[in-house]
Amino acid sequence: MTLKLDPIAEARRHWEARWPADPSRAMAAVTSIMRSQQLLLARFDELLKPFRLTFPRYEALMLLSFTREGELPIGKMGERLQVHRSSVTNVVEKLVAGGLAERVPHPTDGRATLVRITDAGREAATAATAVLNAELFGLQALDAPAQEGLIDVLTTLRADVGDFG
Amino acid sequence: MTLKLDPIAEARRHWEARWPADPSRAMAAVTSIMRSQQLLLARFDELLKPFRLTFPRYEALMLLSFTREGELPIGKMGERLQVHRSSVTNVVEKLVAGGLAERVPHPTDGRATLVRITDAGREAATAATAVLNAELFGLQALDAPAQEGLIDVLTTLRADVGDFG
DNA sequence: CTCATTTCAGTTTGACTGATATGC
DNA sequence: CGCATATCAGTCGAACTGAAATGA
Repeated sequence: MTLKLDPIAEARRHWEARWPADPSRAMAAVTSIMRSQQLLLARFDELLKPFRLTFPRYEALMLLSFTREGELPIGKMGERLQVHRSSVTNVVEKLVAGGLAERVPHPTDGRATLVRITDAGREAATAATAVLNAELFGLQALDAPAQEGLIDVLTTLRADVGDFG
Repeated sequence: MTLKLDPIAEARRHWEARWPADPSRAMAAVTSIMRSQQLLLARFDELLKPFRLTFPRYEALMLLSFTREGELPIGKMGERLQVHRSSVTNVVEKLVAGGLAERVPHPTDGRATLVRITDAGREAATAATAVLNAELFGLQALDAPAQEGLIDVLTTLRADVGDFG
């Protein structure tokens, strides 16, 4: 019965009372992003739990599934996923433990390890994607133009912060 | 010299090659949010480091600074910050260790602990906000309408996922 | 030899659960 | 008594750093 107020709108009111115009808007935008991420992540982890996956593991698995041969060296995965190599080592260990991927020696470079998705990994990737898909990845409330607009705005943001370009 | 490609646009191309229309858009929107959050958080932590603050600690500190008396019980902070009480206990411990806040007994409720911002805490909050402000909280690239649009879209998203309402 | 690749050990941070002490 | 509040101990996941091993 108690309609919860939007905590971000509430916080924005506090900011406005305390600091002049601009910062409150930027702060509201930032906390909106932070909070949305948190909510999506929680939802995803819940949906992925039956597959023994977390979102980072799901991302790694999808990355592998997209490659021609279903395999990539650790370093390449780190680049694509934008995390440190040792973090990839860690994530891969979990995938391997779950039978979703395997380590195979690089055929020509003895230093490198290739991570290869297994059949079970492909099945899990497909099934998990179907589940996430059924909720449109948590974005049911947004129509296509809204989603595209969101992508555009965040692309501008990311470019500016130095994500690419 | 190597103009980096946008990793999210790249991933979207992979998705489109592999799955029909819709999921790639939603997936791109989701990963845009995830990645933006990650970038903003990294930037903030960097800017806040001189103050011995992290973003969660900064949020807690600002929350205290907004209250009339500069104090709140732990449970209330958890509600506002939307995290578990024991997480608040933890964050508060860091603030207290840095002299930015202090625990004081609740005057009438012997169970409750009030967390009160100190003078040093207020100074840190003001100084840190000035620094974040100088970068418009990392949103320099977005003009006011873009920021408002972003807030709106994410408000719709959050409402749908159950953040409030 | 230098450089690249990965792993390993250890740290940090944030958030959680569940149990407990305390007081309303 | 039941309920609320906070802390504590322990866990987990993700990411990092820096050192070591191995090979190009």
